[in-house]
Amino acid sequence: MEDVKVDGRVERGEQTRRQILRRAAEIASVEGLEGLSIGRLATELEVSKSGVFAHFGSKEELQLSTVRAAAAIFAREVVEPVTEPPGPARLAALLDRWLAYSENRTFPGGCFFYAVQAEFDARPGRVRDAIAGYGREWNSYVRETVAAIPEVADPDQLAFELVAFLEMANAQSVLHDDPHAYERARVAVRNRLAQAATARR
Amino acid sequence: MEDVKVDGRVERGEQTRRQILRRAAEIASVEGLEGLSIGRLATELEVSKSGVFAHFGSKEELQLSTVRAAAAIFAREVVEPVTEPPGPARLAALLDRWLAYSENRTFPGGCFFYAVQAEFDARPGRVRDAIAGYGREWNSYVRETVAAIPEVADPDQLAFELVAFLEMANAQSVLHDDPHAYERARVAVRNRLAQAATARR
DNA sequence: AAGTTGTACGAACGATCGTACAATTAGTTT
DNA sequence: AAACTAATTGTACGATCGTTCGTACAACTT
Repeated sequence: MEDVKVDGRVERGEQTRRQILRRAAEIASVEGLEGLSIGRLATELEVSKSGVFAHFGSKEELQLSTVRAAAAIFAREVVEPVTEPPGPARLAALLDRWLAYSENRTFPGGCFFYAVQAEFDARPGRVRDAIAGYGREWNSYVRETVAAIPEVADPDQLAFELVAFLEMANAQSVLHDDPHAYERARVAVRNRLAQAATARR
Repeated sequence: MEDVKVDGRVERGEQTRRQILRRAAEIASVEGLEGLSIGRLATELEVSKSGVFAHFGSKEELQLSTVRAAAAIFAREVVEPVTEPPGPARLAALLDRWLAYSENRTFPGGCFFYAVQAEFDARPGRVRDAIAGYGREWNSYVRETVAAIPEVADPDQLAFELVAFLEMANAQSVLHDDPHAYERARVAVRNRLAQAATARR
């Protein structure tokens, strides 16, 4: 009905591009966006190095595209599944989805953004800006979800603490193979939300 | 009194080595332990590449030595200054020292271990093992400091949450140049410790 | 049918990486 | 002064990095 034009060549190109970016995001979550090399990517995907390169024109553009692709996966895996109406249940579901996203190793190296954030946080450039942008987006999404709960006095503060628990769980789990890390984060979240519910201060 | 033997050559060598490792830790906190290259290190320190290399024999050994050197700086800057006797005051001082260590940019890229932990957490090898070892050491040090406070029911859980606040502050500050991050962590710590003091559950 | 477009390829580029080894310099010991 | 030792240097290596270029071929347009 809506297939206005389907150029087989472009179609095929976009598919390879998707495959490249999928794999690039996986590699980057383990080796980082610098450790991600075009040659290795080509070898693993069994395509030519120049074939990979041609899709992006520069390594920086490959890195930026990889970040965007990872953000799309994150949105699909964490944000979109949460359908609860605004309120405590929605917040709990969002945090749960995040922990599941990390625990299930949607990316083999744990949370993609935790990895690349620590890698680029002190290096100026477009890649850092893109990562920081998505970070801000995520932070404010959590904050607004928190703010929809009337009992909460300081949404910024609570969002800060909740996200801290999530990232700590990811870090502990990946570095120390600690299976208890996620449970610890869930306890921390539950406890903190209970505290927030009994409106104080 | 105790200068049994002072070989001027060895003395000089150790000094160069210290200079190399100091700079290496600075670079690694920004660019990572992989981004740290022997050639660049040599150029910045105005010594020969082979001169740097000779001190370590391999890049992996340079990375390991850098991690050890950073751990020594961390100990001197965070752990040793805390002289309070076991109890709430000691814990508060320790957390304060950590936040100051990060905020003052003892390493230009923020907390050294935050940076390299995220870089190596998913990559097996001796470097990861060393980083994980220091991470465990720090965690259990915090846990024991927490455990010295009788009101605390679950020291592991509390230590998890407190360290999460610290790392979150570091991450937010470095990536987003957010000056409020540390204050937010201090509020979180204060609030959480107050909650723990009123022995519950 | 011929002509145009887009993807993918192979080969080669200069630069930089980590590493090896022999030569050199400076300080210690005899 | 000679012999020795440890830190440092210069030169060179193979590998890999990102990048450029010309080409091959399939798919679309006319």
